[in-house]
Amino acid sequence: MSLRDERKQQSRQALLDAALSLSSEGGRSFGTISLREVAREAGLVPTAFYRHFQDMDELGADLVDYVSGTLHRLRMSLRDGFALSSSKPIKTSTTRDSIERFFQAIAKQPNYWAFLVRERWGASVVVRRAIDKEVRFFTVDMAEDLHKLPAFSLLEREDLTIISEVLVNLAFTWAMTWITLPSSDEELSLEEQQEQLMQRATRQAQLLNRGVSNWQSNPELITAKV
Amino acid sequence: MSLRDERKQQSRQALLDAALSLSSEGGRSFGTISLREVAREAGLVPTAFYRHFQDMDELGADLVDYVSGTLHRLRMSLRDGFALSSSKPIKTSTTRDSIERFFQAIAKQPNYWAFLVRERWGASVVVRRAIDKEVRFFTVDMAEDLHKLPAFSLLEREDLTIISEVLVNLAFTWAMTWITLPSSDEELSLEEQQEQLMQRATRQAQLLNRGVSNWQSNPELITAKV
DNA sequence: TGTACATCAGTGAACGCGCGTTCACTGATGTAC
DNA sequence: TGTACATCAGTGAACGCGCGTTCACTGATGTAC
Repeated sequence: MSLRDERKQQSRQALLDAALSLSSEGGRSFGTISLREVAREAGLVPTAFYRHFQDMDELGADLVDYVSGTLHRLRMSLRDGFALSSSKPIKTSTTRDSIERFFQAIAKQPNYWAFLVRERWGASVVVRRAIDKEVRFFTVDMAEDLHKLPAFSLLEREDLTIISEVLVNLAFTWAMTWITLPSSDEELSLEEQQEQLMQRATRQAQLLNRGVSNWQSNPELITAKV
Repeated sequence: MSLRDERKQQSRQALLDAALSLSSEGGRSFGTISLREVAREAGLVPTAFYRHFQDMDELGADLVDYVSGTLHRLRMSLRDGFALSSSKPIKTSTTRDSIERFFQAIAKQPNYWAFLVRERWGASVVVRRAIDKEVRFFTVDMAEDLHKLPAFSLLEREDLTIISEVLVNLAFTWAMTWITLPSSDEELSLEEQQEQLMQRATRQAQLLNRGVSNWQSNPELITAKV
């Protein structure tokens, strides 16, 4: 890659980073930030923006691509962690462990998650479509991960997708709740509120887990209900 | 109420309605609509806006109040429907029934739901706070509704809140998924996609249900995991 | 009931501002010979 | 290796536009007597 190309790449990344931080900070959203703001934040003149993106929508779509990498890395990390713990002699608190690993990832890059959760139903059609696509991929990949676990291997592929969907949607809400802590009308400290959220998330995941392990034991009820 | 007050009330409502439809149509959001747009849509001059609201944030907060009524009416409708069906001699497909009732409510007033779901993590801090408050109330009320049902009456109040939280968060995602149908990259018709979504939502709810009914049967596992 | 005054929802002109986008340009980097 | 030209990321001035907000106003409705 030539010197010129390298510098262009840097500017492009600066624009993406600028858009990401602007659309997260102060609780704003991607739809409310301007092209001029992004260029300013990236240290460029507004017109230089057009050397990299046709408009804000194109930047938004590329930003989804960029940010989604984090999503997939977290999935792999959770999968590996789960495989590890389930090989332990005694079945210990794996759910709580996974939840902790999850929130650690959120705390590390809150802006990435805030962007995905906010813009999933946000103002830009292009960005929404891009996120929707990533969420679908993510859900399918997660279903495959689950399939490889002993506890889930007997379930149908379709059911695993259903379960993954629930997990992904809950995880998005957990993430955004975590990011927007501390909640104003509570007298608890930030740490206490975080711990409380983790406990609630853990119990919700366990509730699901319990549903899954009893899913096939009464198949006649399921079909009767559907 | 005097004639003058009545007319003022009408204008106020026109502004609320204008803001609601503008922030839903075309996939836009509350943060991207302008005071002048709202006034124009309501058939008023921009300056008349200030006779009713101090700024867009105040209108947004009042809009959350207004729209939340729908939320609570749906909860009561679902509660009554559930009480009715559980008194039937044979336990039939109550989950599917509730899901259908839910999506009927969404289809009736999609703008209301789109507003709540979009702005829950949207650009306006004031609106976000107001929605967060309503969601909390809603979750607690739902937990109380569940407590009165035979299947749930043995569970602790805290656990019921956890379950309600899951249901509310899933319901929000279902609602928005329904509203944004038809999904572009599917070859199915709108009706087929809607039916598919209802089936998935039903199964997700049943999965939860299954988890709940097996929640207390192994209490030692739960405490060990938490 | 009629009159004189008060209230106040809605009007219309005006302001300064940041916006997206265009255009001709500059000058460092890349390429051909 | 040195020179002459091409490329193109970034510049800076300029544009028309919709924005939020101010201000003095109008005239229908309400109130006091």
